Amino acid sequence: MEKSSVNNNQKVAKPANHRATSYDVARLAGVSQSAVSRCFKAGASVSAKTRAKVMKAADELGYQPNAIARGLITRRSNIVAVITTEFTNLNYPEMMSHLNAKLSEHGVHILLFTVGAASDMRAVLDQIWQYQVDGIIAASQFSDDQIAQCRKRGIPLVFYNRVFSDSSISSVGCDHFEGAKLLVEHLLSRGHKRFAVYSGPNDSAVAQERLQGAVTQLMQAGAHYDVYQGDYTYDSAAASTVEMMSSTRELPQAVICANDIMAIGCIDTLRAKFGLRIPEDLSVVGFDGIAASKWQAYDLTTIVQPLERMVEATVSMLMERIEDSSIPAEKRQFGGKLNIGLSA
Amino acid sequence: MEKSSVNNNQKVAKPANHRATSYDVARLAGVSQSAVSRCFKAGASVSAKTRAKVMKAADELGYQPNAIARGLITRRSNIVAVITTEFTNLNYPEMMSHLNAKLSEHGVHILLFTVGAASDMRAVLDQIWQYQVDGIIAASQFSDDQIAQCRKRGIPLVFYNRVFSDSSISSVGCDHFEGAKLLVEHLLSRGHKRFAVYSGPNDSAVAQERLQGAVTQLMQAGAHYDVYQGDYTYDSAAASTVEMMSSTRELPQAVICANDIMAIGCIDTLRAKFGLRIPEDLSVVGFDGIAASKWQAYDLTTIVQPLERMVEATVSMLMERIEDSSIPAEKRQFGGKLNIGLSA
DNA sequence: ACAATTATTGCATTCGAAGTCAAAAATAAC
DNA sequence: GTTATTTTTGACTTCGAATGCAATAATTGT
Repeated sequence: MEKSSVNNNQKVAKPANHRATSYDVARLAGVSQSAVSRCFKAGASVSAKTRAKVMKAADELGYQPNAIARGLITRRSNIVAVITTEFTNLNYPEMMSHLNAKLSEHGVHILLFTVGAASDMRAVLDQIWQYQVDGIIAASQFSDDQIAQCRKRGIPLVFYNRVFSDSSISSVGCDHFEGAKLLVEHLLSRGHKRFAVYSGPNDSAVAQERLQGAVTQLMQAGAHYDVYQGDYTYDSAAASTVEMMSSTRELPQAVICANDIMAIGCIDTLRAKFGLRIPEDLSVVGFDGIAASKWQAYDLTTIVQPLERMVEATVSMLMERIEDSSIPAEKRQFGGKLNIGLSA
Repeated sequence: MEKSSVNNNQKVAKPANHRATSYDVARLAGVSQSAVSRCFKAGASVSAKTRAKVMKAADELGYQPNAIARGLITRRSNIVAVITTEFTNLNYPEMMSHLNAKLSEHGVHILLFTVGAASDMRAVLDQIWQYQVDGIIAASQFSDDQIAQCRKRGIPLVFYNRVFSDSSISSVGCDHFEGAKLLVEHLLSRGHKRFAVYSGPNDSAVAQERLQGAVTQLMQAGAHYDVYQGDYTYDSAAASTVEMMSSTRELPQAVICANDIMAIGCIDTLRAKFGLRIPEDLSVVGFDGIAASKWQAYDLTTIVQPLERMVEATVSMLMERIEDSSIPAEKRQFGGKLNIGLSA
């Protein structure tokens, strides 16, 4: 049985930094490729002797199974897409760190996407489809159509800190409405009667919930309030503060900001531009509980979001749905903790 | 020509949410799989007619090429690993956003890893090998051994804001030494004679460079200074400040902090605990140019790192080395911009 | 119209690990 | 020692896209 000739011999010289494959390990260990594969799979049937030989060879060659090839056959990439926006208020590094830690426990990795303009979203999703991610964690807005696409493709999707009325969408969040009410209650208990509310962006459902919570409680108490439109930024709060102070209306006794950054912008401006003291002249409250909220210059009264719990819930919800796609949608909402600082 | 029977017909029912493959598209368009593949590759030879048919079919099926399968054959995953630490000073969201944007231009995606303890690093690298990343961007410390592993595997590695004496390692950074000197020069020009230096962690080469830069310039000017050991955190700066203020030594006229967060901690403590005014009673400078450094409460004099430029350099250096692995290592260092605020 | 080019196309193979299945080896049962 | 049972093992196929190569079609020149 004569073999042709060229190119057909077993021992082809490998290029210098060829990554070792399971075949290389198999050859060195004197076993089949299947055996190598089984050694790297928990609970597979391999004898101790074989395992030892394989592990030794693998070690020698610095072999690590190729996750790409594995993903192709198992149809599991062990990758989830995480979509964030450029302007996230929350403690981004901490959140990512927790996310990573929790996902690692499931052997899952993060493919990170940051969307700026809404137009990017389409491109980002196209990329996500290509990478066969097992699931998506979104801390960004989705259109109905985009959510439908995920469903059609059978890719589990969990929103982080986004609010949807549609109950067929899974999400983890903080009770912004209730949190805002808590803040207002606290301010009312201090005897304040006139308020200013610095709202977040109109297109943010979270911001709207916070606004509604505050307004609901204020109206119920029959308190007077003015709303200033903002967009979560320091500068927008600074601008609102200037506007507020230069209006002819009677000064409010407390300012309710859509987030901590705005509260900080407000406090800075009140102090620097108008020489006011916080909380003697004016109380200011924020929302989120970012690291800076605890700095002595501010010591904000705010609602602290339970970051770690929320991340944990997000991950476990997503993983459950990856394991079993028939699990129905679920919304989990955590109560924020009212943290009373010196700002109100 | 009678076909056997079961299971052998061309049109097997696909499971409900089966992701369309190039074969599905080929069948629908009435062409070969190769043709479909070529339609998704720039510069491949396909007639306009075929392309139109294929695109129509692809659209209909919502087909996107499977990046996993592609990666297997092309040996390019178009994924780079980005390794960060939990405690990054810099504007994390902005940095990630820029990174993402720049890498996207090359069609490359980010697999994100966050390392906490140094022990994690081994596990992280193992994961990285498995995913056949095209390159690594590291904003974390590596041991010599780990760097060697990357080299052996032929995976380009670029450090972001890490300093190595070894010239065979590529890195992008800011000139911390020179930056610190600039800060000191500025303080000297204001007539200050006695200084305190709040250092960063001992195991951070960046912190050491900043310290050396400051000390070098201070010694050259024959100025008096005390060093307080810190670790980049607000709390460590607060503690150092208490220690400094309660010592029997003569008060310094300026405090040089290893980063902005520490400068903020220092200022807050000086004001709140000791009733001092900045800069009238004491000047304070930071380093980095984080968002909070511009807040009115602080308005720090600091060295602003050119984030976008640095990210751009990192990406282009990495991509060059991915395209051509023979390009030698390179170090790029950007000068930081001295931003004079009201804090000094 | 016919040969000589050039542009398209499809077939068959490849990438690396995992799973199926039947053969082989080890163990247990008698 | 022989048969029945369980455990290990390797040959072969699969996942989905890309590519070398040969076959085919379209274009050009004469």
